[in-house]
Amino acid sequence: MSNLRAVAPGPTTRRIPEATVTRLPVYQRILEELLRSGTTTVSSELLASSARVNAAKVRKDLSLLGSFGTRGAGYDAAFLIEQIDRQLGLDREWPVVIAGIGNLGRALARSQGFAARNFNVTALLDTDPAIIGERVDDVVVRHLDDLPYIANEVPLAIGVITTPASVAQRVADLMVASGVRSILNFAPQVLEVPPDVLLRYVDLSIELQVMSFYQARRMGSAGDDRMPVIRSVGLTRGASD
Amino acid sequence: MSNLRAVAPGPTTRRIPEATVTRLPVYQRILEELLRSGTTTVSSELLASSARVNAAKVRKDLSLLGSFGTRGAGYDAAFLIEQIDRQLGLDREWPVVIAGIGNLGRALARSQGFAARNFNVTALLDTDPAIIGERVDDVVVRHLDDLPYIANEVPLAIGVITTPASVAQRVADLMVASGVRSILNFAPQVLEVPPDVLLRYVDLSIELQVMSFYQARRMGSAGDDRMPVIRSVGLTRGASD
DNA sequence: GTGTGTGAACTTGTTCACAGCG
DNA sequence: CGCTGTGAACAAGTTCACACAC
Repeated sequence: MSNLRAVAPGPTTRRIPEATVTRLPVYQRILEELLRSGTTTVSSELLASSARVNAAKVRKDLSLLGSFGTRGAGYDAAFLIEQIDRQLGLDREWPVVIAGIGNLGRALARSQGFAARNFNVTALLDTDPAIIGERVDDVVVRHLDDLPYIANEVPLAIGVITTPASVAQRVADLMVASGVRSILNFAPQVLEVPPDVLLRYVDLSIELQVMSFYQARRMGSAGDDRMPVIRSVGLTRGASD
Repeated sequence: MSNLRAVAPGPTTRRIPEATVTRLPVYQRILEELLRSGTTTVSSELLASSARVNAAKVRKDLSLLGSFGTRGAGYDAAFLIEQIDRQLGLDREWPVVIAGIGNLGRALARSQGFAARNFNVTALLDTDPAIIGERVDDVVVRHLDDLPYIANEVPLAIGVITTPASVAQRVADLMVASGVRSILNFAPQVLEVPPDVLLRYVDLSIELQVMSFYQARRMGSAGDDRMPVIRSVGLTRGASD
């Protein structure tokens, strides 16, 4: 409270709240589906019901981009898509490197809709000699240790880790050393990276745990068959590749 | 203050805030890693630095489970894991069905650490005759249309959709009709389900978009600001809005 | 001393309700 | 009219700071 918060948010860049940022891509997707079905104009009400949120929230979110709606009519879908793209920084290319070309890494590398959003899968890495050299959608799999050299040619922005947990930290270290500033980690492994590196976990197990909580809560009061099965801690911590 | 906190991890349903729920599995994972490395007691400070959050937040979160820490010492890791398991509803079995046995579905079905958390992959579904009948880790792939019959035998709790976008809605409808109350959707498709069904999207493209935003913002203003770390991936939540 | 547990202050996010524009 | 945009009220979540238990 003694601290004065000196710097005013500049009039130049609007500050988009974090919560809004996570919703923008969702609106994006809905808008694209609407466009494909021939709809060109959309109301906050419709967007809201598709996104399963409150209509006021949609309007607040979109108003942060600027006043792009038309009162009485709604928003122009195509125009909105452009604006969101710009805000999310999707009007430039983002070179992506994927480490760990197992089932999951392969699925992601092949996944369409990456290129559609300016994410270029530029490098695929593994350590298995049987996999190195293989082509996945025109990108050749190279050895993990080549990362520094690759990073020298292309400034890699985002790293995706789909390796077994046991090597995930080493991969993360290499990525950080090669200039990667954002890491998406699919390995079931807690990673340590410098504080200025953006780190996100995508962990299906965590997703399921959160879901089970809500479902348990919903069933909660009715049936009180609480099983006292307390599992011990010898977990298989397997590499879901 | 005068409030004596007696024993009572009461049958009274403690209401755990949503934000806390999403962090509990993260603590869980860290605790398990600590245990394996031989640590039995952990401070909120250490947990916090691994989870990249504030120590006060860790203490608040954990205190919601009950007063399980020891002042001056910290928390007992093994005991804490048990408590979190119980709170998350992981002390019972959760039958999971996966629809769409392509690269991703296969990777998920094989993923260890599901069973480790009481998530049983009970059914695998597809529509491709070439895939039906195949075994993936001892579970036979069956036809999508068999879902109602399977659900009759086992009350499926969680459905995972890893199909192409074009059939995702149909799969979701079938799952809902078969009693599935939580759906995890990997297909790049906006789904409509009844409001009481918990729906979460896991969408790498959305993840990357959010990352690109923060990275773009960082590059934009050469400044101080701390980067928010976003951990879990849920985008939309059903029920209780 | 050390580190938890927690009221209280503060920040962020959500919803309401309505003015105002097309 | 209908629907956006937004201040103001409200709710949720976070951080601080310190009493207190070990």
